[in-house]
Amino acid sequence: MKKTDPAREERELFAAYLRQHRLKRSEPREVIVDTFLRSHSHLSVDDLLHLVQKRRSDIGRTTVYRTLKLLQAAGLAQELEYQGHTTFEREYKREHHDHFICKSCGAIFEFSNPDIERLQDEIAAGLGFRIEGHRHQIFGQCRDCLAKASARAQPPAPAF
Amino acid sequence: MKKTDPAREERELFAAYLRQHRLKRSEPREVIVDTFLRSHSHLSVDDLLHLVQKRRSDIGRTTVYRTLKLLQAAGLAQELEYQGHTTFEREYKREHHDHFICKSCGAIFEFSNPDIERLQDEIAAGLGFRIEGHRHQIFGQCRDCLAKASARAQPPAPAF
DNA sequence: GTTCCTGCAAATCCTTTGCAAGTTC
DNA sequence: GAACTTGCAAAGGATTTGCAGGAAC
Repeated sequence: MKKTDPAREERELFAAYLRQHRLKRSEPREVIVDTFLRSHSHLSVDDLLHLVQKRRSDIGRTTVYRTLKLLQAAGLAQELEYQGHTTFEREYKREHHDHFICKSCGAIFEFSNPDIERLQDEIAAGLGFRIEGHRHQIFGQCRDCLAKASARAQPPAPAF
Repeated sequence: MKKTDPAREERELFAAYLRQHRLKRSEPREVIVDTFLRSHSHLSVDDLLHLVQKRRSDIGRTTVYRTLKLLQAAGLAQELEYQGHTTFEREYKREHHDHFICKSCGAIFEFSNPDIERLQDEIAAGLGFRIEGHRHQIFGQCRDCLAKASARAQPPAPAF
């Protein structure tokens, strides 16, 4: 027996978005949205296309692009760009977070910090600016890559 | 009589970078670098190309791209990307800062906040991550665009 | 003289668009 | 049946690359 589907609310929101805008549901859209919502990582368009095509090999790249736009418009997906590489992640009702990106392996870690958020708000208020979104990325070396690098620099003594 | 050139140190660093990498100085490079360093705003490749061509109309777009890459490699320029729009700004010895970007007029404001920086460092330390850079952008409406928008919503009474 | 630079045109990459055929409402 | 969607191929825009001629070392 299946547990309650964690992405159900999002699928319903997507359906509502379509209705509000007099757009139509369709099999390709449903497959793409479902695949996207099931994934828990940061997907490139290509990643998503490949996953989608495992289920329905006749769905084209164009439709993936178009559906991602809809997901963004519906507030369910968000674009993340770094060094010319673009990925998408789920957005809805996820606790707000920012990103660490490892320059070596490309891994993305999420973090969030309410103090930073509060400071942002204060600064914006001081400038008379109204915040509608933000993007906060830190790049560098992740723990694993640091460990690998130092292992290469000082290789362990051979085991004999 | 001329004041001391504020970009002199940067031009020297660029020259040093070229020497270290056995690259050659050239007139086009010098014009591009100088133009870039004199500018105090956020330039797109096109902006920079146009400025450069006012001085030497025979300098091509390709060389601007290539020289910007060198400036970045030398730590003197930094790329800033938002919604598919790419700009470059000076980087060296500028107090570290982040960006507010107005979604309406595209204006970019800079801000910096040591508390945010410190919090970042703490978070990174907790993850075992080494920070090599970061990007922090806040988007929304700037003071002027907010004012314009509310003026449109409630036009002032005609003056008679 | 060798190595590096330059501009041009061509190539590439990612994304969007025009369109004819197929779906959904 | 009208309106929306789809995939394909073509177009677009931004950036990079191959190359032959020119400049710097």
